[in-house]
Amino acid sequence: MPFKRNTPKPLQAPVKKPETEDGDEEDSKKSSKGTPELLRGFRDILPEEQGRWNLIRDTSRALAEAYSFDRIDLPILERSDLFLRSIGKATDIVEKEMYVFTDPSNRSVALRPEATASVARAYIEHGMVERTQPVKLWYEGPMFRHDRPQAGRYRQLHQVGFEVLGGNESIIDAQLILIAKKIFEELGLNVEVQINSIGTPDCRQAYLTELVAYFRQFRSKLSEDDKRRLQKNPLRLLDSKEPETIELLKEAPQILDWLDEKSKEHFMKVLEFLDEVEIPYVLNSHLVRGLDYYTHTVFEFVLAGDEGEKAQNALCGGGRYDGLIELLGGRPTAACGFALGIERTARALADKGINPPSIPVPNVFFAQLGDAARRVGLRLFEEFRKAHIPIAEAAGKNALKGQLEVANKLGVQLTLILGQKEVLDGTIIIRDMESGAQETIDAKKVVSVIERKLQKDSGVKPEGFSPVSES
RNA sequence: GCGGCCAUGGUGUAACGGUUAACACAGGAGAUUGUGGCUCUCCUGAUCCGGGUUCAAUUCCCGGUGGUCGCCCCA
Repeated sequence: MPFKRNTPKPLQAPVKKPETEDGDEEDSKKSSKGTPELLRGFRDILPEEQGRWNLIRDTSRALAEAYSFDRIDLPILERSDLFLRSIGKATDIVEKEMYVFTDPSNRSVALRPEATASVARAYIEHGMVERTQPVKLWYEGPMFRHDRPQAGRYRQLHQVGFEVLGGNESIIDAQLILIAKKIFEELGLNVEVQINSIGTPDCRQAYLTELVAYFRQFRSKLSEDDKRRLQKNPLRLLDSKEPETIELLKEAPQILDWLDEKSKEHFMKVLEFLDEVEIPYVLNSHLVRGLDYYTHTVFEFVLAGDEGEKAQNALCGGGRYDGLIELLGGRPTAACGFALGIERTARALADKGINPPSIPVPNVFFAQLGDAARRVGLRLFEEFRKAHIPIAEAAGKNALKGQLEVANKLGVQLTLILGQKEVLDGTIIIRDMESGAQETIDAKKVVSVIERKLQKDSGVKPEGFSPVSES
């Protein structure tokens, strides 16, 4: 079992195996079968999907660069303490979904369930207060949550995130929303922006007292889940799906009424800025977020229309977290950010039939016959690479027929054919795959000839592109 | 974490409890020497795992695992 590499056990007759705990049993089952399987909730992102992933990543990067966000890469493993303190002990994410374990040096560590806490930690740890404020950062990478998997929900999920630290201006919130909206627009996805404000911890507390008092009157009407929420996380009552609760919410106190003047002003200005750039939004007074550190503006992007009816429809979520850095021991620092779920966004793209190729589609195929031709081929590939012309081949296939089949399947325009004879003559054959016409040319000129042929065909479309004035 | 549905080659499907588990696609080899698209031939390849019922289990039952949907929660 090559995948099971335990430290060598002392050579002793294994004491007859007692009934093992289920963990071990499971292991031996799997290994006796000989094929290790994917862990539940984890998946491979196969080549077929890479096009969409690249599109999402490239689009995010382009927006990040356009708005001068600096890239930051953060570790996947952090002290578990970081998340306990930031996300909140009582949240599900921390309470039951975190991959926590003790590392070999006996520290409690956790696979990160999200990255904002790490960004805040890095901001403090590297003295980013000393940089020009605000500090604008973006990241991309895997997060881990031990939740029950279903469509659009995985135990390893990937997020792209944007964070602005060291600024409390409303314009920052608005700009972040604008950027997220633009990412989806560029991707061709129609999303709805939902927005709310949950104010400062103080006014939220006052509101919560009121909300709890209100719902206590109707306690008997509440479902078990909602009774639990009332007790543990009353804010969650706001996005309950229970019809009874939804009914009761109509008369319930509204958080916006409980915001203090400053919070109200902040929020109003965010909305004004959004109006300014004509970003439509939906005020959703029931929108709350699951992480404790949020303050003031919170927002979420859901697929518009019917698509939005599905579960796991939120593609992106974010908000302001003015208290987080102080909470983690830094100076009081206002901050705001969002995270976009790559899996869910990729799924939305797939549903719309958007599936770009993962690598540039080659227009040229190289077919070879014999070892001499293979050797020339090695050099030829380098020449094409330098000329930025992607080229395909079917290494390992010998018969020309088989190679042409592959070329045909790939849909290339031109195939280069190089056999013994051509190698000796210093020539190479160019076959036009559509017409079947072939010509034999000087092998030294092959790159420039191909370059010209490709331009003739594709140069018609893009305007303002003059293929002639090249060299 | 709770509940519903589901599980057959790489993919999509088939198989009254009873021969050698079928078909399509994909993949591989070939149809006279170094030429693709159409066609034809052949080949590779599967009952998720573990128990139970039965003379006999892909089929029925239980458990596990995994997927999916809803809840919880969230991206």
